[in-house]
Amino acid sequence: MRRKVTLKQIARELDVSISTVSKALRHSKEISEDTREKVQAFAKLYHYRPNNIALSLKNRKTKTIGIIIPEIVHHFFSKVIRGIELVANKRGYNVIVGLSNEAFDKEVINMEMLANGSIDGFILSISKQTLLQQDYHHFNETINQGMPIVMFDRVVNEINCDKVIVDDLNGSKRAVEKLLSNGCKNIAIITTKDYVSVGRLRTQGYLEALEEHKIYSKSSLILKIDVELDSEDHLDDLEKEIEQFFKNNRNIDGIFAVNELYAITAMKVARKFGNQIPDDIQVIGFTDGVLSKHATPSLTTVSQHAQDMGEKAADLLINRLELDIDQEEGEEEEEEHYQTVIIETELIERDSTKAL
Amino acid sequence: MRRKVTLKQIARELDVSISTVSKALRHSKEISEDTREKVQAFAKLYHYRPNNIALSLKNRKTKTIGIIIPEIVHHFFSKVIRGIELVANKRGYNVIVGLSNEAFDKEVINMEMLANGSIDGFILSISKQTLLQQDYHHFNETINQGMPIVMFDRVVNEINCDKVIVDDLNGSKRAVEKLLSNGCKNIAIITTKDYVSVGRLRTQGYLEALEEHKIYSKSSLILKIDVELDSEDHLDDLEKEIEQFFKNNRNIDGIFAVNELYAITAMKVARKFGNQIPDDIQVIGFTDGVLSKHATPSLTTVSQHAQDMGEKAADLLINRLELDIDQEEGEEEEEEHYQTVIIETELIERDSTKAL
DNA sequence: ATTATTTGCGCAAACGTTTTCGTGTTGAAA
DNA sequence: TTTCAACACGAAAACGTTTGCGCAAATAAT
Repeated sequence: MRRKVTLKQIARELDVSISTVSKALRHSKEISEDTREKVQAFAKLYHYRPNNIALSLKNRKTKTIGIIIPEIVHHFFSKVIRGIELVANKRGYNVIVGLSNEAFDKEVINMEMLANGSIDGFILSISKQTLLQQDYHHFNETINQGMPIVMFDRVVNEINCDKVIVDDLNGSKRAVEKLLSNGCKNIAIITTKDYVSVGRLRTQGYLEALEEHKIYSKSSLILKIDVELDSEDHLDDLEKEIEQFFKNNRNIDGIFAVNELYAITAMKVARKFGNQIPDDIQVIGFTDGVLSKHATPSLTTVSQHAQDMGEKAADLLINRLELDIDQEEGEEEEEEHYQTVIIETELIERDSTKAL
Repeated sequence: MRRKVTLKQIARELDVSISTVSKALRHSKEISEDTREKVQAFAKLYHYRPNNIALSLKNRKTKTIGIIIPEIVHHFFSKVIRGIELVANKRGYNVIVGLSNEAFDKEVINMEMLANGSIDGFILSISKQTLLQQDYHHFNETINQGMPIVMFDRVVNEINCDKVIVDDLNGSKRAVEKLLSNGCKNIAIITTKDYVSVGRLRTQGYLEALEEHKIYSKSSLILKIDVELDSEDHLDDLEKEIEQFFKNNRNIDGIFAVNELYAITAMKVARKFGNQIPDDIQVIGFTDGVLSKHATPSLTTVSQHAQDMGEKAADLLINRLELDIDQEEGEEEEEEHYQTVIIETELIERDSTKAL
């Protein structure tokens, strides 16, 4: 087990100084061709690779991006990570992942753990608990320390940073419009409570679509699920709640659900009540995951282009990081110019809606 | 934007030496209570946190684990990551993720990128291309440099390191036995080509189960899918191949598929051919993902306890890392004692098999 | 009053780099 | 021969820590 070779060791072996070795390896003209070749040959022989940590310390940047997400066992988030990793890698960055498990404390701890020099910037999506408590001090502190943040999907206006969001409102609106133009008269929505920003926006899209078609929305057709029931452990409760909803609204002929799980469960319940999909009830979900594609019937859904979001977020972050380099210490950092990128959604039609 | 405060700055402000500050913060008895309190108060006020990179350089360890997996948009792998992250975090480690995309080159590059000091050890699952080429030099080189590796799921005998695998053989065997005891007479298997070790093992389990029940296996009932078709882009091809398989074998009454996708697709095709599940054909899959749970009918499946695998792998790695610390440079590292942990599978019965 | 001991703190090295600035040697120009 | 530039290399600082050791001052023991 030969340990990793360092400049110092090469220097000692070749009886030159450390600086000579360093320069020789970086092809400095300062060093004679003779020495250069000697050093490079030796380095290659012993597989010399500069120590990343030492470089990070010296350069005061790690070439590493920190990702904080609520959950990784989740099609959407893992796709975002894939997008981030893709461009990060392409641009010479690594990716370090922290999971908040939707909990405020873990979010804070994870960020503190990484903010102490381990990374150059964050890409994150806010945990539900944080959104509920509306305590965003950790984001501000991080930004104040000069560490850029890019938020995606679950963002919050209070924080000044780059953001990548999906066009929840219009995505939902178009989905509901699709149901309307497919002939639905009583469209229900299954959504989250309002403090989940994406849920609120999607609900709003639903309402706007109805309004523009001069249809009065009925509160009885709006089911707001407590996010506690989202986890796979509470599938039964979720199902029961939706069942109750169906019992109270026997005339539903269209359902818009703000995520796959709600949509799938709704289809299941609808069938249990003897409805045919899409003949009796048409269903559209949000988030184009594995479930939508493989459900029976396959689910018409609003695709969020999760991977694109990740790629865009990574580009935004890295751009800012490398921009900071150029105008390093321009002090008056020319009025921060943060942007919010909106990723357009796409309605993917499958078998849970009628093909007209 | 106040930048991160360092020991040096505190020292300057308080007009003491850097070492005094460091010692004061670590509650050294060497420093007077007076100074200690002063320093600590100041440090707290300015939110001093030791720089991780500097610590890593000094201690020659990063408290970071590198994960290399073929794919992250995948229920199994993301669950493993969740397990790793869970215990890593609990034990004070971070987790840095690299994706190989099933490609040999990306696997190598990713590992080299991380092996230069960024991490203390690897947890990885081998890419399909690497398995195909059987080129494992990068693993050996890493290990030779003193960086421990823990492999999970897709492992290989040629490499000497800790491993965590699922009991593929027995898991499959019991699944097939379940089909047999449920009355199936013509059980087909849909599996991968043999170079994917897990596919090979699961096929072997299938064969052993039949053999023990004195049933001759028929090669016509064994469908080995080319992994190229695994990706979501080739769903149609996969479906067609399975359709052809069905056409050639009209008497199938039981299917064992080595993953969810194959199982789901098989069910779809079976229905297309007019079969009822589980009445005409019973199906069992492998890997307990979202699809199995939410499919119609829900899929009986062999659960691999992915999260447990991740947790176990992380524990193995960290144990080895911290063990190295104690006997640091014991030189003759007392004949390496690597273990292979087998995670037992569990048959989760749902609606794609008959409840007797 | 002298010596011994404790107390409180700073120096310097080390981790592995990169880079600026010297400096001694060589060869050519004066 | 003297002067000067070019050449080839080394010393040292810096990034931010931790820690063994030395040293002075203050206290205690003789």
